[in-house]
Amino acid sequence: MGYFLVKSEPSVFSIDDLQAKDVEPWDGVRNYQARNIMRDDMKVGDRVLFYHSNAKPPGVAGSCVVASSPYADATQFDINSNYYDPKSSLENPRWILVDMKFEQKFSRLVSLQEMKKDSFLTQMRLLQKGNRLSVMPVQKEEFMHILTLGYQ
DNA sequence: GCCAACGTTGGC
DNA sequence: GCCAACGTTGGC
Repeated sequence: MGYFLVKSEPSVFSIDDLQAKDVEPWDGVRNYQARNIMRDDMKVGDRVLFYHSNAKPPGVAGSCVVASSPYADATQFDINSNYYDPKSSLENPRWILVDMKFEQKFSRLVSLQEMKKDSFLTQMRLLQKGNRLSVMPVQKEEFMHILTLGYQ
């Protein structure tokens, strides 16, 4: 089983929005590294931390589960979408996603500030300087530690 | 609002 | 292939 973290701006799509939808395509990712992780590494049932970026405060708000195999992001073909990509084509789609299914909202936010101070989490990719990836793997031990913090 | 740290684009 | 210009991310 794989463990991951995805970022979303809560003003755009929050953990509460995912809870309301239950299952949602993780669309709008327009970074090749992030796409490759969804396409190549994520499997149905893998567990994912839901991180609120550009939030006050930023931090992990809950968890979700990979709920589909990879498939083409429909927004790349939608001329009215912010995520429209004129260089993509139906025959050879550039952007690939998976569905995410809501699992749980934490009883409290595990803030970025708190994670930075946590000696168990110093290796986390999320916490490395300058990291902007919106989809990334996390270690199982890190994942479980953050879950524990989220339910304190 | 600022700006560091990227990633992408396009001229050459 | 290089790299300057530009755009984006995301914490602060």
